[in-house]
Amino acid sequence: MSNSTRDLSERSLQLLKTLVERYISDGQPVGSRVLSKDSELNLSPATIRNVMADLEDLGLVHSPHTSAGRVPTVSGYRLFVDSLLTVKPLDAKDITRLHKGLSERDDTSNVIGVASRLLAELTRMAGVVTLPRRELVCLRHIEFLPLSHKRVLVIFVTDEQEVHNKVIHTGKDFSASELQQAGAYLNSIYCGRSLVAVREAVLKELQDDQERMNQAMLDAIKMAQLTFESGDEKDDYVLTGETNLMGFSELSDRDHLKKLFDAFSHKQDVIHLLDQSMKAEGVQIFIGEESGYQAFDHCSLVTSSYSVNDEVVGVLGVIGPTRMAYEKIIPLGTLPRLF
Amino acid sequence: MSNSTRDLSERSLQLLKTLVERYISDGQPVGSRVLSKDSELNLSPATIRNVMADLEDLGLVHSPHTSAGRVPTVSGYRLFVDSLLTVKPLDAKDITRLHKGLSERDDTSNVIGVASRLLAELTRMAGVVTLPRRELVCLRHIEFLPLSHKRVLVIFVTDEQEVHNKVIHTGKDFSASELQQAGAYLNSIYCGRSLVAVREAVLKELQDDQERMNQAMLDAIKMAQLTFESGDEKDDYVLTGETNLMGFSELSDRDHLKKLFDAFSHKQDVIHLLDQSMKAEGVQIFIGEESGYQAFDHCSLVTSSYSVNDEVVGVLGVIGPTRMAYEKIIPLGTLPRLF
DNA sequence: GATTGGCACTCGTCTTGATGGAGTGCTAAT
DNA sequence: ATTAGCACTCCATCAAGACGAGTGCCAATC
Repeated sequence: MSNSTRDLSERSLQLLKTLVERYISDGQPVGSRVLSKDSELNLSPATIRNVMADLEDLGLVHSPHTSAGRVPTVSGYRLFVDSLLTVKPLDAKDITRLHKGLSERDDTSNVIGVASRLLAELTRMAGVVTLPRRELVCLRHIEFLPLSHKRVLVIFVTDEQEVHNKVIHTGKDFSASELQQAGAYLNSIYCGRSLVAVREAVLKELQDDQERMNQAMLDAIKMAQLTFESGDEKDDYVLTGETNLMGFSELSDRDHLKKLFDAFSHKQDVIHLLDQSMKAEGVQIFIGEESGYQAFDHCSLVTSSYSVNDEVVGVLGVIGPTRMAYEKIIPLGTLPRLF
Repeated sequence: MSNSTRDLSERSLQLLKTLVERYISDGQPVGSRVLSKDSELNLSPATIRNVMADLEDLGLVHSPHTSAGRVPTVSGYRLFVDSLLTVKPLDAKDITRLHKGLSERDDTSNVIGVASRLLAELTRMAGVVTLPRRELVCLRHIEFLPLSHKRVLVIFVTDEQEVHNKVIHTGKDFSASELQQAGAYLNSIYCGRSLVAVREAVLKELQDDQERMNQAMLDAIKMAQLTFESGDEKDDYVLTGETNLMGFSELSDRDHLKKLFDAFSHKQDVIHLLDQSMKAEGVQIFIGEESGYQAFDHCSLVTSSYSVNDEVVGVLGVIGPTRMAYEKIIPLGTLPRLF
C-alpha cells in the first residue's frame, strides 16, 4: 500500500492532520467525537469513524484496543510531516535567545556545547551537535612535545580554536628541540590545508623519492603521518538535556530509558545515525523505528547539517519522543545560519 | 540517642549485621523468621522480635509497615559499615582486570576515563573520577596562538600528557612571532613548577618593580596572569556507567532518576561532594541523605583520594544505591595504589 | 450515494470486597 | 531470659461489577 497523498481525499488528509495535531498535544488516543469538533469540516462522529476505518486500512493510524480512539502510526507521522505540516516560524523571543546565547560563546569558547544547550533548552528535549569532522577542517598549527619511552605528544589546532591532542609512538626518542624543528617545518608547509589534504600530501611525500629530504624532514613527515593516519579518529558529539527525555511518559519505561541512555553513552549508533543525516541537505527527520536502531524506537530525531566555509562538516539535531511538536522543531533547522 | 557500639549487646550487633547483609543481598524487608535461621545464634523468632524492637527504638532499623520485616536506616548502615563490616579482599580476577585495563591506558591516553570505566564495570554501578586539580599539577609547556580580535589561544600541558586550552582577551593584537617569544620566555622560567606556584610567582612579578623587564617580558607575564587567574577553572570529572543505576529498583522511580541524572549533568553538586571527600584520607563513604543532596537520597557514594607525586590531587569513587555490597566496594579504595 | 442517528457491543479502568500470607506485638508459660 | 502461642494488622492478589469511552454496523435521511 502506498501512502501517497493521492490515495486520499482532501477530507481524509484534513482529518489525519487534526488527529496528529491533537494527539501530539494531548498524548491520548483521539476518538471520533473530539475529532468531529476539532476539525472545521462539520461532520458527525459517525462519518469520521468511516474515514478512520479507511485510514486504519492504509496503516496511517492505529487503535490501541477496540474502544480507544486512534493514534498515528509511523507512516501516519511520516505523511503528516511530509505533506500536511504547517511549519511555524521561529518565535521572536527564541531568536533573541539564540542570538544572545551564541554571542556569549567565546566566553566559554565552546560553540558546540552552547548550541547543543540552546537546542535542549528551547525544545525541552535533548539537543545534540556533532563536532566538525576533523578531516574537512583546516590545520592551523601543529606541535610536538617529548614524553618518555619513545612517545610523543602531538598538539594540533584546527580552524579558529579547536585544540586536539594525541600520543604517538615513534621509532626512537627525540629531544625537545628536534621536535620543535619538526613542528616548525610541518607548520611552514601544511598550515591552512585541510587535514585530509595534509594526510594525502604526507603519504605522497613518503612514497616519492626521499633522497632530496634530510633526516629531520623525514622524521617530521613520519610523525605527521602517524598523527593523521585515518581510522581511529572517532567523530564525537555533544549531547545535552538528556534528562528532559525522562519526563515523557512514552519513554519513561525503564527498559526503553536504559536502552536509550546506553546508546547515548556508547555513542557509536548515534554517531552513525547523525552521519547519515549529514549527507542530506536541509532538515532530515527520523521518526520512530525509521532510524533502524531499537533504542530509538519511540523517539524522533530532527537534524540539520551545518557548514564551515561552505563545506558541510557536522550536524545538529533534537531528540525527543515521536509525539513531538514537529512544526516548532523543524524551523530550528535554520539555526546553522545564525552562526 | 547515641548509636555507638557500646549501647548494644554483642548479640544485637550480630543480628543487625546479618539483617543488613540479608537486606543488601535480597532487597526485601527481612523478618524475624529468616533472621532466626540466618544468624548462627540459635534464637527463636520471638526473641529476635524483641531485639528488633530495641533496634527500632535506637533508629537503626525501620518497618515499612506493621507487618513487613525490618529494613536498615541510614544510621543502621552507618553503624554497619563503621563497625560490623568484614571487608573482602579484592578478587584476584578483578585485580588482573584492573592491571590489564590500566596498562592499556596509553592507547587511549586517558587514564581518568579508563579508571572510571573500570570502576563502573567491576561494580556494575556508576564510576566517577575527578580530573587532577589543575593548581596542584606541574606546568610542562605553554604556548600562545593568535586569534582574531585581540584574542589569544593559550595551550598548556601539565605533567605527562594533559593538554588544556583557554582563550584569553588581551589588550592588543599580537603577532604569531611575538606570542612565540612570550611562550618561550615563560617556558624558560616557569616550567616544572606547579600551577599554583606559577600563579603566585606571576602576581609577585607584576607587583614588583617592572623597570627591569622589557615590554615583551611584561606582555608575557600579563598573558600568564590571564591564563592562570583563579576562579573560573571548574574542576571536572568523568562519570561512566550511569545507566547501570537505572537497573536498581530502589532508584528506578522516575522522579528520583531525573533528579539524579540532573545532578550528574549539572556537575556542580557532584563536584562539591567529591571535593569534600578529597580532604579526607582513605576511603570515605556517604550513605543516603548523609551527602546532603536530595538527588542522592537513595544513593551511596564510596570514594578514595589519589595522589600524584605524594600530593592528593583528585578522587575516584563509586555511586550506587544505599543497598550496595559495601564489603566489595570498599577494597576498591586501594585502586589508586595500582596507578 | 454520501451522511447521519441509533444501538449493541467491546474493552479498559476503577472500585469494591474477599482471601491468604507474612510478620508483628503481647502475654503467659517455661 | 527465652520461648510458644495467639490475635491482630497490613499488604498483595484476585474476581466481580459498574462505568465510560469509543467503535462498527445498519437503517433512515438528505
